Amino acid sequence: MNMKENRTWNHHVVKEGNKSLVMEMIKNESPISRAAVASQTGLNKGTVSSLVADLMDDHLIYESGPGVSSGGRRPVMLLFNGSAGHSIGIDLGVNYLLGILTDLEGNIIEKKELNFKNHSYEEIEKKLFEVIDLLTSIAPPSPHGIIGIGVGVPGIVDTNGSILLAPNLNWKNVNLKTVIETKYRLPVIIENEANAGAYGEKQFGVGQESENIIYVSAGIGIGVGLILNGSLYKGANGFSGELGHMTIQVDGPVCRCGNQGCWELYASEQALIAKAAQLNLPVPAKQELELTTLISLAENGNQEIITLFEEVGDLLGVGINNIINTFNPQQVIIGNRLASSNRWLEESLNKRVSKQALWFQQNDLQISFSELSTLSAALGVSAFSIENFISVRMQPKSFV
Amino acid sequence: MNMKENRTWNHHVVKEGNKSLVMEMIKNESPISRAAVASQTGLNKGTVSSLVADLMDDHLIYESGPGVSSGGRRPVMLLFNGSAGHSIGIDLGVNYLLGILTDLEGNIIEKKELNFKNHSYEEIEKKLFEVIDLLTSIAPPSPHGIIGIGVGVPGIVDTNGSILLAPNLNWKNVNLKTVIETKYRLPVIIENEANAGAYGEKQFGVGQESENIIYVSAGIGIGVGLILNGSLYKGANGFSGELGHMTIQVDGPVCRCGNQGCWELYASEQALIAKAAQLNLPVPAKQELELTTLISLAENGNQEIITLFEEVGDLLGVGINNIINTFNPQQVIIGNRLASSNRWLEESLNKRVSKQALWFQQNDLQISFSELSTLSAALGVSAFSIENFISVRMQPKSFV
DNA sequence: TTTGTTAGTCTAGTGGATAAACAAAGTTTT
DNA sequence: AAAACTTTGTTTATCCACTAGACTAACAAA
Repeated sequence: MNMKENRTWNHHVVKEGNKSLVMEMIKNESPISRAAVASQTGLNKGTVSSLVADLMDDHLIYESGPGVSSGGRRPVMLLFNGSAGHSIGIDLGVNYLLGILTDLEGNIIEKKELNFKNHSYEEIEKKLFEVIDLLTSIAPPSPHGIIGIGVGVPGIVDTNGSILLAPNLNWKNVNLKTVIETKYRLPVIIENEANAGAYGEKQFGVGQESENIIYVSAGIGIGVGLILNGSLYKGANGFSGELGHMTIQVDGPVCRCGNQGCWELYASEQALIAKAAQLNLPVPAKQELELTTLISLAENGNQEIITLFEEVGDLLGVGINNIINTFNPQQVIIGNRLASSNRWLEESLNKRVSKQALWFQQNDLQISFSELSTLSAALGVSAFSIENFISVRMQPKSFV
Repeated sequence: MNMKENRTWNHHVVKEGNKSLVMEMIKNESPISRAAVASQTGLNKGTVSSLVADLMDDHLIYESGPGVSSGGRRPVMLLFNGSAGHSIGIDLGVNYLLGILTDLEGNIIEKKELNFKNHSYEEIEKKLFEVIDLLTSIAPPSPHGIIGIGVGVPGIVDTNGSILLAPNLNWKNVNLKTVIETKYRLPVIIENEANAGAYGEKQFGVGQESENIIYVSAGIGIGVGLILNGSLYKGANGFSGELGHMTIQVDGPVCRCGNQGCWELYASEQALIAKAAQLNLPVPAKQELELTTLISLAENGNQEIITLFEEVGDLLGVGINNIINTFNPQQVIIGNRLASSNRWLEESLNKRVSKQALWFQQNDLQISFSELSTLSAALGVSAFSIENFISVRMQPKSFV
């Protein structure tokens, strides 16, 4: 909520804001007493008591036993009720589908993964429904049930949640949001995979402490999710973060996007495989060259391949330098499939950055590889639903 | 104001928010009646009346005569009182100092410009004080007097307003904010010149309709100011927008920043002059090669120079493509000294963008050259002070 | 005139925050 | 063990800003 919105300010807004404040405090600092919430937020004790009662009515929090006294009456500790509902998050990849069921704290209750190749939209939709049905049926009973479904997709999603373009899936103008909403009658969020990953890292991963995070999703291509001032930046139409197509070599080779010298031609899985294809590798003739193949070769100490990884790490660094100069972030997180090769990428990447990024940008700057690995996007979309669910619950009842 | 801030919500906040809303409405839609403000904001008529009374007490608005009736009682029209106070904005360049005195609507009352070369900090400080003294003495009497002083500088400014580094001025760690505040006892804002320019364009220039604006300040070097979701994005420490040092050619020449192939080596005034120096130009031997020289040559139809400008326009386009892919902005504005050469830059720039930027990014995208020309930075810092002044005035009296 | 419409003020009522008193349940001191 | 002190959490009275709607003012059209 922002003062520049043309929304009027009244008692409802005040209550909504304070309820959020209390909720946030309990979620982050739990277990915590009413008195501590009051003193830390600056709210009056009575106000906190009343808001806490509301939240308990709504099953979003609960009282655990008494805590330890600090010289007076023992406090009643409050905890966030992560099991008040569950959320479904789906990472729809180019050749896989990963679905998770999480509680409201992002704990994964169930995980279901499928692989496929060159499927039509209809086939993928069918698989998607199957996974959603499965996860729904597994969800433990809870006061709010399934609170929403989120899907991360490898493509361009506009601000209405419509998939404008997913080149690697061969999709155009697919309104998946409406399809799922109609079938399941639940709030649905469709989001670009990089944006989802960024949010996942911010909520549950290595980015929890930072307000300005750039998440580099390095897979077949490169997509980037931007967390600026604590919230996701999507641009005027939702198309921000297409940094895979940032020029890093003006006279470089032509990309399928029409541009020349795009970053992802140099520093993605695609780039790695293209380079490897030109080597004379000890790979069974008919086997397709894949990232996993290269990784196992590198693990076996194949120096040629290791050098290849290092080159890619260096060129990842070039783009990350540009990102640093652009955003002055606290944190850059490299995620998606290439993140698993961090041990060969990290050194050359860091060397490039420390050598060439502007010195003042390097203070307080953290460059990390994702630890959620392949789960960040699914966790991210799940988190969007959770965030949305909770924010609706903060409104006074007459509004809901 | 943001819900995530740990500020509690109470009556004061509500009033502050609604007062802002009413103020904004009157500023933007003036002349406007109380009734119209009420219906457009959704606030109750009584509330509007009371807030308007507050604003009038504070001289921020005033009643003009009655407006035209629409079939009933004639409305009393309200107007923003631009003359309630004045603001000083200074654009401190590498070899010039431009000071303006504006009213609260950004109308320029007085303008004072000085040129110098290779001055020491002390000399510049002296000139700065002279200009401030002059502008202060000229300011017409008003209820609030001079409401603040803003200075735009060609360098890195941290979030405290301290100038960390201004390479072309040869400054390091200069706390100009404290210096001016101590001398004048007024609110002082120090801001990077590109950020200031961006804000100037947003408030008074071609960017007034957009919420996501990227302002490219192309002078000796290139700096970029980012307006995202309606407000200036400064990054974790205030160092965002250093896009002049974005790599656009991995194996390009080494920049003084240590990096290779920086954008500003290809598409700035510096680049233009360096290229021109290699030509055999009809310029008096001892005369230094400057942008103005090149412009007059181009004006006289020197084809070599015109081609040079076109090349620079093309390379500006390369970086702007990267910007578009990164931010998905509604508007990209090219400002500062190179903006005045738009007639030779524009065509090649637009050609590069329309040919190579992703197609979906090009809908609703506007690329413009600044019309405020050299004034945008000074107007921008002036606007920062005004914004700040007004936002303080929105708070209930006990808070001020 | 009369009737209807719009502008702006005034009054009563409402929701939610605050301050301060109070009750409950401890610990510490004597 | 009694008394005194601390801390937690609830309750009550008060305050503040918004809303609804009555009311007054000022105009146009019939």
